[in-house]
This record gives sequence, structure tokens and C-alpha cells, in this order.
Amino acid sequence: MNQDNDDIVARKLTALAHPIRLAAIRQLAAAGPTGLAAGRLSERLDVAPNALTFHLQKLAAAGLVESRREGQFVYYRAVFDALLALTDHLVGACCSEVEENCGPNCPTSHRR
Amino acid sequence: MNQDNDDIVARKLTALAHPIRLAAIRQLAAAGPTGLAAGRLSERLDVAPNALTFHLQKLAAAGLVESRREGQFVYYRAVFDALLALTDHLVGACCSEVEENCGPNCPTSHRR
DNA sequence: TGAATATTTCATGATTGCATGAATTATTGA
DNA sequence: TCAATAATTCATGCAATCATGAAATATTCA
Repeated sequence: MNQDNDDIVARKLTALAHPIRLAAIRQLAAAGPTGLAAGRLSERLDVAPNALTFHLQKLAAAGLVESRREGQFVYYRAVFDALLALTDHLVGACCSEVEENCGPNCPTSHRR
Repeated sequence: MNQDNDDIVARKLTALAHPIRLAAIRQLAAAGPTGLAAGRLSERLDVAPNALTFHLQKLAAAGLVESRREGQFVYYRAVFDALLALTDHLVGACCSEVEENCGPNCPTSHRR
């Protein structure tokens, strides 16, 4: 809504706005709440481990993924709530200044 | 789904991932299908006209906004379909690799 | 045609983001 | 304790992004 919120959302979008990170979060989303070990993700995406760490840290800093250590492995999982919040922020205020119906292309006509 | 698509989506997210552009597209979304003249948007966001053009061009290149000239003015409007497509791409494959129920935090449990 | 408004284009410099390779830390098991 | 695996940290160089100010283009109207 306000400037601060736009900054926060922009930070999250910046975190998502890279092919490797986008592929990573979609793999993690598909893997569900358990998540994936960093090494496994590294193999699936064919990305060097250190490079993957670099990108996962950006996602984590934005609150889009979380990690936990389990023995040798570090598991990452997607934070679904954060992803959904982004969605709403983008189209949530759609057509709020318009009186007439926005037509079928308006997101708010589709939702709920 | 595939690499190419991730690149396209990443490009759109990159276009969104800036406070000015985020504020701009939300103003345009709120304004509905008619959109807003560039100068009016420049005033509302308190951004210099040339700077705004810079950012609007990024959004347009990503297919997130469109423009039309109307006399002296150039109107920009949000492309709602493109915004919705982003949403789906982010959470669409959620938990696809998981058998059991993902719980209330899973986006796919909320949708539809 | 000439002035005023609206918008875009261009040029510059500073900052940030990213890829790569080498080194380091943490954990497990022999 | 030593070796092997998993993951992170660090250092370097390069490319892309952004803010800013000046100049150019398009449109309207007197």
C-alpha cells in the first residue's frame, strides 16, 4: 500500500527475479513442506554449489525460503505464505479507482 | 515449466522488482483499463518525467504495461493477464511432487 | 509560425549484481 | 584422528542497472 511496503515487495521480487532463483523456488514449491537438500537442488538445477548458496541466501533474506540442517544436509523449503502475499500485492488494488465494471481481464473480476 | 519460460518470467519479475515500477504498476492497476497519462503518473509518484519513461519502458518491454498516444498525452495501462500469469507461474506447481496433503499453507489448497 | 506543454532520448558516472575458482567450515564414518 | 562428503565463505573481474541533467521530438493552440 505505502512506500515502505512497496520497498519490501520490491525486495522480494528482486529476490525472485533471476532464472536460477526462479527455478529453485519452483523446485522447492513442488517438493512441498519438507523441501530439498541443497546438494540435491544443485544437481537438479545443474548449478555449482557455491553459486546456489549465493542465490538461496538472497531468497532467504527476502523471507521466501527457509533452511534447516539435518545431519550433513541443509534442507531448503519454500515459504508459501510469502509467495501468496506477493500475488495479492500486485493485483489487489486493481481497478479500485474505477466505477464501472472492469471487464473479464480485470484480476478482481476473477478472484474469490 | 521449462528453462525458457523461467527466463521470460524472470524478465517480468525483474521489470517489477523496483520500488518506482512497483508503485507505477499498482497505480496503473488501480486506474483500470483506461490507464493514466505519463505526466499524471509522474506527479503521483513524484518521479521526474524522464526517469518515469525509463521505468515504464522496462515494464512495457516485459509486456506488463501498454501505451497509447491520445493527443498530447501518452496513456499507460496495466496488462492484467500478464500479472495473473506471473502469479500462476510462482505457485502453480506447488507440492506436485508430494503425495500427502500439504496443509493449509500450501497455495494449491487455497485456490479455486 | 512560434510558444507552451508533454514525453522521450541521450550521455555520464556511481552502484550493484553476478559468475567463477579457491579456500574454509561442518558432519559422518572408517 | 583421518578421509570423504556437504555446504558455505571469500576474492576478483565484468556486466547491467540506475539516477541525473541536458537536449530533442511531438502536439496543441494562439
